[in-house]
Amino acid sequence: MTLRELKMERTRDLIAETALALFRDRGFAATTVEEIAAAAEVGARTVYRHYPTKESLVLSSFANMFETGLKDLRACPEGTELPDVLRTILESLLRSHLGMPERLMTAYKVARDMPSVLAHFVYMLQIWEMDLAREVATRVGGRSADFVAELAVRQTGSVFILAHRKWFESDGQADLRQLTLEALDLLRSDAVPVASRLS
Amino acid sequence: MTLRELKMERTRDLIAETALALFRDRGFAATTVEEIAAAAEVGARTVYRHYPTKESLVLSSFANMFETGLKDLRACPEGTELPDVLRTILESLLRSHLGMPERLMTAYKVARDMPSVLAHFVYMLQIWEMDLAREVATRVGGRSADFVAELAVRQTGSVFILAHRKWFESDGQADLRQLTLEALDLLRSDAVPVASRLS
DNA sequence: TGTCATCTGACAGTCACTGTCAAGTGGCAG
DNA sequence: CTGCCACTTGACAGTGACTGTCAGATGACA
Repeated sequence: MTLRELKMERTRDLIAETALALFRDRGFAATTVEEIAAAAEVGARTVYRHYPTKESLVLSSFANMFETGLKDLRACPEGTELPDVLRTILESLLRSHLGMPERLMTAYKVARDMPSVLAHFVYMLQIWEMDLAREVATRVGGRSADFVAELAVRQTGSVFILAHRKWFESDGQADLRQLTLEALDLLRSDAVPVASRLS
Repeated sequence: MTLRELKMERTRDLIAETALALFRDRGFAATTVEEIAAAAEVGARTVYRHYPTKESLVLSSFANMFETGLKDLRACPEGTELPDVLRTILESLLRSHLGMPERLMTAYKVARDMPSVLAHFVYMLQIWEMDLAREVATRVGGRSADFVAELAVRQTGSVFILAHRKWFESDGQADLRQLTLEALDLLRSDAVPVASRLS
């Protein structure tokens, strides 16, 4: 990595971190991009060069987690059983999560109070699930492989989302792995009803 | 309904319809709110009085569908079996869908090309699923009722979303009911794998 | 050390969105 | 029928997110 790239990366990180701190202290809406730029000691235009929107300043905290999940999935050896492939996703997320819980917590809190941020977060999740499903589909044989893959990935995503929501509600005190296990076990145990066939 | 309310409702509808037509013809980004206001022969301020954001001009087309789904769910008699409750949701959506397929198709097309609109649509969906889950949870006994309810509703939502996506990809030619059935049958048939237990 | 590619900051401009207020219009009591 | 009240509307002004452009700065590399 060249010196130029290093500096850019550092500036990029500084901007997001500064923004997150300001959002936490003053609120998302009450913080202008110019204030962020001033606090990070860069020009306002530079903020937009690194982040397309104000929302993405919050969302970048999650991007890594999702990218890693996708990468870990791709690293699964070819013959791996599907349930193990799906488990890989959950474990990757849990691992990423242990990396930076405070920053994640702050990002969650900002997102919670700002529908536009939350909306883009959910959208990110959706895109991510579609990427995962495309990957998983190549490992499913037979017809309707795409349906099967998407349903499986969305189930896995649900486990992740529900566990995270509870974890967040506990203000980060609960054990995320435990919550994930609980949701997963329910799903594996037929406790969850499926809609009856349409008439 | 008084005359005043009638006029307001009519203005409201006219604005959304005008906006959707302009979005379809010129694109979402290339259409300004002032142009919409001019085309609908109202003041720009009036547009914002009825719709909080430009995006919501598109999303209002979906709002009815979701509201009806929730209402139909609440109308389920108390003793109804859970699988039948979930089926009610799917059938309600299918019914709403038969109501206005062209307008829905236009709205979908606009949303597809505009991430910010799509993001808010997915967000709407998320909120709707949470509302449904809260309702369903009251019909589930035992511990972890909330987890079970959310997982069940999200599964049902997945069926709806996947069927809709395929329907949309067929440019509205495919039979939505048939696609919904297909996704539902897959889910009911254990063809969809669940993640293995975490280590 | 000079040259080039790239990054940066300043400036100007567009447009989504909001608060405010006077004017218009329906609802309703007298 | 009429006048008063409540509510809806449109005009105006202002904020702030976001974009195109361009000259200047700075690292990469010969």
